[in-house]
Amino acid sequence: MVKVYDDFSEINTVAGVDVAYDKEANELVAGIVVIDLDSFDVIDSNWARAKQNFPYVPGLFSFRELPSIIKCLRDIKIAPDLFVCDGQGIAHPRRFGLASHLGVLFDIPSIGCAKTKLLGEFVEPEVMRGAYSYLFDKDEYVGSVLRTQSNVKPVFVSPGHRVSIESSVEYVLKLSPNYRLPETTRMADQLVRQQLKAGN
DNA sequence: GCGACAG
DNA sequence: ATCTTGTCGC
Repeated sequence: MVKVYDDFSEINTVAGVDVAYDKEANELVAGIVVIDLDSFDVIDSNWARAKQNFPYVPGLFSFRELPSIIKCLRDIKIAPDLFVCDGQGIAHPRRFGLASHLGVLFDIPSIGCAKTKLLGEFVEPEVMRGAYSYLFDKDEYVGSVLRTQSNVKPVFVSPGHRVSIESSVEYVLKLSPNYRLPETTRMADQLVRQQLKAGN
């Protein structure tokens, strides 16, 4: 099952994962970009399409998005040390969001970084970059609400697999020096959008 | 019954 | 997610 504590030696490469929906083709387009954590250089990337065989249902996100992601991962040559997903980790009704699902599937540490929350209560974090508060469901801490940029809406960070809440915050912060979302997420998003625009 | 609800 | 103008807040 999901391990919500640090269980990794060192993180040198991080993979950003993002999926977009092609309404015309009724297909999901996944994009993955693997970067070197120190230089932010892209060292591998790929994209893939998959038919939408499952609708968008809050809480069942994985069933809709994973097929395309798995297909995309098939041709990634450099296995990343960490996955950063556009979605939730354990901040999920079953404590098993997209990031958790992907992490367990490949047994690779993973973090969920979402733009909005699926569930949980929290107090607004301070306005400076780096400030964060905890997200809790009932009496259980399931993630954090992190300010990646000063005076900008915070992001919802939650452990996926083999990463603690504190480390999740640390890595997302490190990956978001200039924008609200992690560079990995932005790069994966760009890759996907580029393919859609090109009609691929 | 009412509100909330990752992308 | 995606479609899109004017509008609100700092």
